[in-house]
Amino acid sequence: MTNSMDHSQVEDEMVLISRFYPGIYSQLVPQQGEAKPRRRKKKSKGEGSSGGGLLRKRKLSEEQANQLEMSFGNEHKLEAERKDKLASELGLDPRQVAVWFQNRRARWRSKKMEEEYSKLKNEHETTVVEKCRLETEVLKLKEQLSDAEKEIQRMLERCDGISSNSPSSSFSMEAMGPPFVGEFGMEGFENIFNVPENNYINHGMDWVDLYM
DNA sequence: GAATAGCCCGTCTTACATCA
DNA sequence: CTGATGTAAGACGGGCTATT
Repeated sequence: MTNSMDHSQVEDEMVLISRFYPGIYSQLVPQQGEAKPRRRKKKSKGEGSSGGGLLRKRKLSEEQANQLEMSFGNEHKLEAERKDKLASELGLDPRQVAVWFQNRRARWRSKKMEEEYSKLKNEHETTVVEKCRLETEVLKLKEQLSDAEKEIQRMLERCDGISSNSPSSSFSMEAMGPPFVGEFGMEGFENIFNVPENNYINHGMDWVDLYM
């Protein structure tokens, strides 16, 4: 990025530009403290009809940029009437205003996309963590269920042994109280064991099947 | 169907800031 | 101080669509 043009070259160019683009000449005249315009290089894939390869770019003043920003804030779309009004108010070429709005819309959309992506990414991460937590919980519950089943099996075997050896035994499931609640860390599941009394034994331990 | 205008997208170019 | 590099912003060309 070197600027090899000297003052006189720049002035020659201004004259050229003023001839071809009288409407924007004022935009190209360097103002105090502002960088001088430079020649726009030729594009590799053919020249357009409007540019002619000459520079037409100049940084907008703070005031111009602010006004355009305000206008964009009110409405992203630019009707022809508003474009001309803004252009004359700001001393810009209507084409410049149109281009500014096009670029501003493009960059706004791009920013929106970035924000949306970031939001979705966060949501995804939260969901993955929650999925992990739930899977861990499922594993834990499966383990508890397996332990409970083993315990039931042990008790059934013990029951069988007692009843066959001593039919008149005083052993009764009722004596055990509510079945296993708390013993396997199943707090919170008390209600599912809230089976009508005598249902466990009187119906041949059918209650067990209810929860298998 | 041709001409025109406006928009979007991709790209080029420039201005400016930062860093080694 | 200087050159390299990155980034934001102004500008353009071409394709597409709606309107006249």
